[in-house]
Amino acid sequence: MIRLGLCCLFRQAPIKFSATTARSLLRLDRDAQLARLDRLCLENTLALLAALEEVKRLGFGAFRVLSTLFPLYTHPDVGYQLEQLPSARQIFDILQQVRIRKEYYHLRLSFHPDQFVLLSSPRPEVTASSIDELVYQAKLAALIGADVINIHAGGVYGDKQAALERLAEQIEALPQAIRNRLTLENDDQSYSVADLLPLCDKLSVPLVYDVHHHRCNPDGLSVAAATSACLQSWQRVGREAHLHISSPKYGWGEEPKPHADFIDRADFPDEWLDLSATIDVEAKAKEPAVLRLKEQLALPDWPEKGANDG
DNA sequence: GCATGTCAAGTTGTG
DNA sequence: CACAACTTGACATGC
Repeated sequence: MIRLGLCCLFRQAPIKFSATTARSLLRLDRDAQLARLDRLCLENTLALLAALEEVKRLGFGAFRVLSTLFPLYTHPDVGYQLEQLPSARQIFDILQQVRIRKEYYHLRLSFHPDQFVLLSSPRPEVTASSIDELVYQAKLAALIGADVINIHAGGVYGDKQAALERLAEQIEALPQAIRNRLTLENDDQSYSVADLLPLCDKLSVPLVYDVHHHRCNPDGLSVAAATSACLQSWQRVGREAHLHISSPKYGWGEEPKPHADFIDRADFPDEWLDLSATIDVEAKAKEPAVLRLKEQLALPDWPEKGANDG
């Protein structure tokens, strides 16, 4: 059975995640900074709990948590630890409720660190800040029971093999909490499925297969072959596979990379119809897009009847 | 209220 | 050289 996943935000439900800027925080003294961050973190944690309810209500099976749930957490000047916040106890309580709901509804939670998280960079300061960010996301993932932290391989820096070797070294040295959640996704310009497979095989890193990126950045593998490689990489670690679907905003012409509001049914691979896997729907229209795809594929509400037993 | 400029971070390709 | 693209526009400010 396929479970569809919503990514990060809601367009219809009144569920909002709030942010702030470092610049505005820097005009405040530390106590005032922490007070404002406290309010944002508390609101966002409550919004995450509401998000799970809505995801379940809509019959979806997965939710991608936005990286900025705790705004500016790893920022060099205004960063903080949850324990420093006045409402820390309440925030941890709510996070635990998120985990309990997630288990009760059989939902799957994931993270997708943004483009600044690069383990292949030759610049040590880039790698160091990336690992800081991964430590933060892994801590949060452990608290709410998210099993996936999915990143791209990053830049090429003029030598793809050398970059892949740096990536492999960094992955091997990661703390367990990150290592056992880390996944690699093929991207739309540099690293294809074929590029990533040797590393995924060698280090038992699951491959998140993005078919839109694959179509933008082909590698000679068919969709069927890439799907099969993805499934195998997850089977090896005994976990449910994870894939991404999106459609091009302007069609498959000159500019296929930007994402459309909805998924074109024709872009959904036939090879995926019988999968038991999580498929994140990367569509600007958010819930309506996931709902439309769910209807077009005639998928039942998640969890399927019987999945809740035990 | 609403329009507009700005926002922590890296890398790549395009116009 | 500026800017968009990337999993996601939203915040802060000034009128």
